[in-house]
Amino acid sequence: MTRSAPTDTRTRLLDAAERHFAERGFDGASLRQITSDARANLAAAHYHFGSKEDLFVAVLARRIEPISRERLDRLDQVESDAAGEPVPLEAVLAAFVGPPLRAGASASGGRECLLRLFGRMQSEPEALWKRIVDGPLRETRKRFAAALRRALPRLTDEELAWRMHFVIGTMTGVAADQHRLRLLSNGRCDPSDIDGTIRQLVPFLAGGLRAAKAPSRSSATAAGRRQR
Amino acid sequence: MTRSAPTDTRTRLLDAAERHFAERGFDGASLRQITSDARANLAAAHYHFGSKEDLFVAVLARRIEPISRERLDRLDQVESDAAGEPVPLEAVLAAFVGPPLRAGASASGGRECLLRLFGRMQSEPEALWKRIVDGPLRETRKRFAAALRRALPRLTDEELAWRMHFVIGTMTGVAADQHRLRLLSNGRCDPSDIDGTIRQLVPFLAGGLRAAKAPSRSSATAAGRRQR
DNA sequence: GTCTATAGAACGATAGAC
DNA sequence: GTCTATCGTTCTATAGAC
Repeated sequence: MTRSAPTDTRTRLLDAAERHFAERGFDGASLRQITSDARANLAAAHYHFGSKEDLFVAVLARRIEPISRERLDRLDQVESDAAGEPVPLEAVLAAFVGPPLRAGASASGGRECLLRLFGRMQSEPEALWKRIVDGPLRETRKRFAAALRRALPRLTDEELAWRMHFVIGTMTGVAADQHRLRLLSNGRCDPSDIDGTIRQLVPFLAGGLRAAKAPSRSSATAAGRRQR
Repeated sequence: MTRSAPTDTRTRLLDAAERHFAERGFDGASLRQITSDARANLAAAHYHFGSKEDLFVAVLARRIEPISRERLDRLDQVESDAAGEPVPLEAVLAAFVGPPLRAGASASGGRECLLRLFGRMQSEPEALWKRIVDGPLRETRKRFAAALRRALPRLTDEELAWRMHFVIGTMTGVAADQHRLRLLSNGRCDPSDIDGTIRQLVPFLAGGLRAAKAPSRSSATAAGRRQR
């Protein structure tokens, strides 16, 4: 809150914790490494945050708040642009995936550090996960669920829930991974090219969301030749 | 390898390690909890596997080998069924995602334990990740990349690499998460219903893979109204 | 092949001086 | 607000008896 010349201890602790939690996860990171990296010590971390778990939540809350604001602002924009009814699905998706991907790529850690942390969240213990998802992410989740509901009127509620699950899974799965794309493309695609990621990701997600419905019966394995 | 009456120590250690690594990750799980859960002790784990890291790799290798065989068998089947040229994309995808999802759901831990472990892999330290992906998963990756290349002749190599990245990210992201689908559907969708997951996932992935190409220039954010 | 016992290091947390 | 020092616990790994 207060403005100190270069960076205050609290901020240095958050920055260092972000790097270590991203690289090694909640259990893999240690307060000793974090505090020494922040040019501070164990006692400082406990003074400012109380516990390792509270530090973790603080790290995420600091990043998620501006991202949520940007996501909602862009959704407002998209919805008011389309004063007529049909809100373009691609624009909703870009408002959803763009802010976290961009923020993740440009944060303090330098490169793709925060992105890894976002990708890790879904594997962290349920206690941590719930504090984030039911807290800072709650409104964003509800607003975008409603927007997708309007953009995809033909899907049942169950189908839409499955597909939102897939959309979030794709985004976080992509955020979590730093090696796979390079491996799959023999080094020709660059995962740190965020604009490229968004330009490829949005049409993929839109295509998946708009896909023909799942067959209600066809043994699921021999789904066979349909469309195109 | 040897057949002992109920289960030998080595197998009990693998089973217990699978549960703990899935639930808490590599760093979060401890050999003490694992060995006591397996009715054994620290020394037994080191005798059979050498180190915690080797135990982790052994846990994954045990599961991945039969899954890889099943994936490749089903891909062979699909390709020979389609003696004519166009192999149905949905069938290739079902051969890719079905075996790990089914195996993950029916393994020792009872429920979705192994699935969580698969989902975690992409966040584990690179040293662990590489030992799996460059080892037991190598041939599977190459064979399916070739199959998708043939099924989607209109995509450039770069676009295909991006989209395979998204497909794997979606699958592992979905595997990693146990809470999100229930939250998004207010409890109406069941993530442990594997047939349902596959029936929903395959059309989503096919729709994404077949989507219109990404716009090469349009500010990426205002992708605007196109198609449908 | 399985055990007990323990070495040796790292962990989160806290007390108390400044 | 930041530090040093330390408590009490837990960790992986290993030595050596059986």
